[in-house]
Amino acid sequence: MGIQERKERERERRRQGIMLAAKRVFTAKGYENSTMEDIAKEAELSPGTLYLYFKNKDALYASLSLRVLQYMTVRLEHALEDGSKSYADLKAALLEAMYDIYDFDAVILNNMFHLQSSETLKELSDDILEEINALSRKALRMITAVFSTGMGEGVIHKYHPTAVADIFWSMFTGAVLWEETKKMINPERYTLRETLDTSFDILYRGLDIRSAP
Amino acid sequence: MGIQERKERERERRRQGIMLAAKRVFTAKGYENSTMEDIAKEAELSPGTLYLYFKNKDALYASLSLRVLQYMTVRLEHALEDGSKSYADLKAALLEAMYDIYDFDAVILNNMFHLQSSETLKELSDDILEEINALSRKALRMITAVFSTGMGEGVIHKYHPTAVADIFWSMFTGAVLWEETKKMINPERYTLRETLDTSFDILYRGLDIRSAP
Amino acid sequence: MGIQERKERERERRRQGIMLAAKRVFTAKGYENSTMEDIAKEAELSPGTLYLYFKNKDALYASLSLRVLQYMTVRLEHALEDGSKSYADLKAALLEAMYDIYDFDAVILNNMFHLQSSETLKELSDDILEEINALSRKALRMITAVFSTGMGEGVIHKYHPTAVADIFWSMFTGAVLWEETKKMINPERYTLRETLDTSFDILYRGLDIRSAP
Amino acid sequence: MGIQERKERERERRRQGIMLAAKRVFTAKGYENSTMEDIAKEAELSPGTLYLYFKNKDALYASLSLRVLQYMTVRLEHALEDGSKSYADLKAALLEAMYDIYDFDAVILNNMFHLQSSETLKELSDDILEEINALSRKALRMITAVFSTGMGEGVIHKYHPTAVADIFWSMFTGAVLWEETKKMINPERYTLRETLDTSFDILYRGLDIRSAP
DNA sequence: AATGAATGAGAATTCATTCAT
DNA sequence: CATGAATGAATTCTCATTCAT
Repeated sequence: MGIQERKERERERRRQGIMLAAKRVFTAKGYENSTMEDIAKEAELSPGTLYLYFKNKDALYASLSLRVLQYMTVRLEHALEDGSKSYADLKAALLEAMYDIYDFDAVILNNMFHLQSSETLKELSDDILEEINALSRKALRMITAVFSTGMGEGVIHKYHPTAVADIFWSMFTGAVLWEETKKMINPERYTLRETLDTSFDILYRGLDIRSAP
Repeated sequence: MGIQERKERERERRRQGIMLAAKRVFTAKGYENSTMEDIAKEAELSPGTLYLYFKNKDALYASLSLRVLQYMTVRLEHALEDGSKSYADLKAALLEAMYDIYDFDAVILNNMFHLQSSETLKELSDDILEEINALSRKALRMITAVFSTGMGEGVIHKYHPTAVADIFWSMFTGAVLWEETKKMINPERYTLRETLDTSFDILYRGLDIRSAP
Repeated sequence: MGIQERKERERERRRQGIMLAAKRVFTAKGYENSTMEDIAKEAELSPGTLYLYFKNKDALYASLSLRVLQYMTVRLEHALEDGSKSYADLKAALLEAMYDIYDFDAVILNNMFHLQSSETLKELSDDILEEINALSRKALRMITAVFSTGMGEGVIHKYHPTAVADIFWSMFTGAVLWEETKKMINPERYTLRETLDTSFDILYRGLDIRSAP
Repeated sequence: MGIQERKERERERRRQGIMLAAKRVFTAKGYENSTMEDIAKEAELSPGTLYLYFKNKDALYASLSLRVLQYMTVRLEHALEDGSKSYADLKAALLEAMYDIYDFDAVILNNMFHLQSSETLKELSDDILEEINALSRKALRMITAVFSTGMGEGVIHKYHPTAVADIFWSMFTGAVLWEETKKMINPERYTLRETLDTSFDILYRGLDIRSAP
């Protein structure tokens, strides 16, 4: 029985190894320009082996998205779990969580919408698809809760909380994306932290009940 | 020379025709899934002809990005040109301009970072690349000026004006992107205008000097 | 308009060229062991070109089957068309036709049932499939008519005419197949004509009303 | 040595198990569409194990052909062994034997000529090849003997007895094959027995000395 | 200038076979 | 003996690009 477990663990290890290799390659070249052979080489495996762990290239990509989403929900859960936290604490915790999530896998996060192509979606197993959707919804629900709390406390303006969560999320991905773009043109400076800080500073301020009418 | 000119005009006309066809195809299928033959068919030309007007597929795509950027700078110029406008007027004009830009070509706008892939960039002629960069900088400079004006008037907080412009831009693209994503999952509701309105409402409020410290 | 026609003719010419090359390769190696590259090489074309004329490998194969069937029906039509022929004449003409058909393309005829694999069938366009079926039925109907005539004249036993046609056809393909097998083992002797002569001699005799009860 | 024997027996047992699994898979999917893994799964073994019993996929297939041929020769031997039987008895016994053989393994019987591909033959060990040939010849010799007897008795026409045996065999395989084809197009009706009955009825009648000249 | 047939360099994927455990 | 993970060659098919007409 120990054997069974060890095998299982090794299998998972290898799966992770492939995913990390894939992440590096996708990050460097983008999805379409990355070949399965590139990824195999990066993982120091043969191309055929990849298919023992992932049904096809899209499934491999989807699993990376899943990985970010899983990390994100866990991280958010951890940050926001204490139901008794005040909005002031929650909004700070939320920010910290977003930084971590960005560090975890910025690129996949951005390109997650590769999955949107309906061609791609069709090929994915329903399980994966369902899980991706479930995790997305869950993450968004948690972000929404933060702003609901703030509204409940009467410390922020009464927008539709889901809309605010959307905006929060848009701002985050927009900033990450834009940072990548700027990095391409001008690789040396790396200022996402500052940009995000300022972004959310303005956002939080704009929401604040004490802000102008 | 009248003949020369007419020829030139006709050439430009055809170029535009190809670009519009390409835009339609890219919009419908995405960059990688669009073939040169698709575009040729849409333009009612033969594949070979496309190469008389564009060096290759990437150049065609880049020219579309250029087109959006050109529209964007022209539109912003027009909106913001009057140096004597107040921040209050400018910020309203800026918003109007962004809506127009979105309407002009949302999809290319979103996918502009397709060009980021360094593989792609390598193949582009320096001219095009330089022009893209120049236009981007110009557009950003104009947006920056709006917020500089606000700071000069003392009606908004003194962040770094370029950072605020970045954030403005991030928020815009983030919202557009996120809207596309939601559309995929839940195609019926289409609320970008409202989301953008709320986004910029909060942003402007957050910048407002009367907002909380 | 002459140009249009010439193009059409050349296209058809090339199509035929590919089909003949494919026939040679399939004959030498069998369907599964023949690669599209083999066929391209044999046709002195590049692999990509094959796909301009045939949707995929199966379609190419199917078109070869179609070709035999077309030849077969035309040849049978020609042999049996004169409605006033006696059974004696018809049965001789039928034999001659079968020899010609064998000469035209023995191997494809045998492997035609490659198409039976339901996997294969699914991928074929309905048009081709329908045509294959239609031609098969037509050929069999003509063969049936020969034996019906014989029964009408009262010169052969009253079996079910369709069954007799089936048997005639089975005997033919069985003989061709068996001949191929023997050729593999013992390549020098080539006796299909004689075997077929004897086969049909016995068959015709067995049908003859004057044969034993 | 009892151990030795038991081991030998067990080994043979497992070999048979693999062959039966392979037969089921080949029958369901055809040779090319069956993977070694399919067969391993059906045999409840791992792919590697198959190679402990069969040199490669072709050898496994060949061993199945051998199995049919072995059954065929044994069955024919049993049916025809009594040297004193009359042609009338022999021809009836032959028919019965053929039905049994068909029941034993119709599909492999039909596809036996898969082995003909010279590519395939090259890979087979000489032993197997020789045995296949020897069994084929033996079976054919026995069939030939039946018709020789008939000619000796003066009850059937004096064709070349080997040729008649060939025809008998061709008719059998042709009918089986054609039946399969018809089954594909029109799966419900299944009439091989009747077709074979009629076929051989006509054949025997055609051979009969009392038939027309 | 325009055409569009032809090219051929890949890309994803499969699967018979091997070999360390 | 048995396993089954890993291999990597081979195959089908696509599509950006070229070039003779």
